[in-house]
Amino acid sequence: MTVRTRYAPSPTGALHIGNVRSGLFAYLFARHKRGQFILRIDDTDQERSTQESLDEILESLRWLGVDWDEGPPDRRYFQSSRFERYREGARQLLREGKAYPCYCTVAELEAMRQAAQREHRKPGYDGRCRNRTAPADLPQVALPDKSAGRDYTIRFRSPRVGETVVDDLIKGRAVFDNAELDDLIIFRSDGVPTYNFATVLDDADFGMTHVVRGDDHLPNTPRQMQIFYALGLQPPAYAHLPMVMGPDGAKLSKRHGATSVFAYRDLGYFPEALLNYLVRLGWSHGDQEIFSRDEMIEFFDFANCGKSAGIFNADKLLWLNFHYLKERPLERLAAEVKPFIAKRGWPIPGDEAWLQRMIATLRERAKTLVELVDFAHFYLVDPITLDPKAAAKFLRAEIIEPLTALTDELEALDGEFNEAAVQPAFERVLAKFGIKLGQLAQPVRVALTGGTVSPGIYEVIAVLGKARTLARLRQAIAAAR
RNA sequence: GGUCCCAUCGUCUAGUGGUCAGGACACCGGCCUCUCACGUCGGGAACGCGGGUUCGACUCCCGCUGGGAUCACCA
Repeated sequence: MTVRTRYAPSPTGALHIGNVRSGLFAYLFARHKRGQFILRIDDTDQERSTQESLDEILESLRWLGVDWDEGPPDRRYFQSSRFERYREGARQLLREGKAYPCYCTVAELEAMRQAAQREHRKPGYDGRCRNRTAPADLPQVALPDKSAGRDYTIRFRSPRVGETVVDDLIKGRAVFDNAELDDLIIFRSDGVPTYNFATVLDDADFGMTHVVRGDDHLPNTPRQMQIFYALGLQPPAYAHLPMVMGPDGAKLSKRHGATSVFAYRDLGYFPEALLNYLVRLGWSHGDQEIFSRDEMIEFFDFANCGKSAGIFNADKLLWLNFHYLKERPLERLAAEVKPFIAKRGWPIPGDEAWLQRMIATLRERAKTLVELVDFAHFYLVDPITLDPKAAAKFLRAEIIEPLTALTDELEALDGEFNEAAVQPAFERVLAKFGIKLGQLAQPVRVALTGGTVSPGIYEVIAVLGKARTLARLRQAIAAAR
């Protein structure tokens, strides 16, 4: 049987990295098995679903390169277009006496919960409407519709005895006592189906063979399985992935800072790095740390998934990003860096070759595209501003003469203005004044970059070019006076 | 509180009865060096506790402790 997995985000906010990791694992499993990966949009909650969130989810997945075989823009993969199907499913259950109307109000339900809590009983629904409607009348019960005065909900009649066994591909066997499962609402009084019900119908209709999701859904699983059984359907196989936690050990959420895919994209991270980080959080292949997409697909297996929650480690993600930054072709980097330069409001160099040379000097000093661009400030913008502390320390009166001599030497250079030509000029000045390279390089560095940290001084000079180098040296000499 | 899940360095993890418990990130130190990085070499750092099973437990079983998830007319 062809494996079919799905990722079913709800368009009620940004695409969160803990959440997208579940999607990634579902994707990898499907690809590994040469099956199909389906993207479905769980938008039954019309109140909270937005077009912006949907757009962000779709664009995030495309950016990550997680492609789907079926899904948007096909409307059939939106729950909002399947309401008639859910109604049909609910009618079937009603007809067969496996669901019933519940007339309890929200206030009553709340009181019920509080009383249960007070008396240390389980807080679930007590089933008081279970037998309120005569079995013979159940098939005639109309679905809720507030505006038509049918202000009640439909509940699933969950079995009270026996147990439900979840043979999870990652967690192993989990047994739930059916007595613990209360009768959950499958249709709200506003006529909208609830998640647990819609999901079951979708997973069944779309032929899902494996449901891969976060283990926060594990408690839902026996309920969903019972709905499958009631509908006369076979539940899929389940694989519940451990959660991703924040540094404080609680489920990762917005309050942990940058958590959306877009946030990392905008911070200058590469999709390869994010994917690589996410896949190694909860899954392993021996000691291997770096995985290409093809390798992830080739090696992925639930057997190598861990069972325990993992804490999101921003440092390791940064290290991975650095790894991909170092090995990225300069040509590609040059293209990718431009939007970040634009975002800073700095001019984008027109000379592609020059841009690449510039990046080459910076790439081992930055871990993200944002860092790289910030570091490139002195290359991109004229005039530079000298850091006062650096200038006070290195642009002192005694360096004026050597700096002037260097300026003259550099100005006298003909031909290629490159590292090989610049170095001898430095050496002549060093010899003339009897000073060490460090004593000259730092003042020059401050003069050319405004600060004390930069790529090798010869590289900087070569990339800056003769005119800008001389201008900045003269400006610095003037400042030293 | 009920139910369910989980438990190897600070973090991610390898390990499937016999290993000096391995790797990675981070951290510390040496080397390289014009600064900062990169690179490189080296270092500290873990099997939560208690019972079993076994000739032998990080590995298997039970209990405890600890952490997490979930208990909506959200998904």
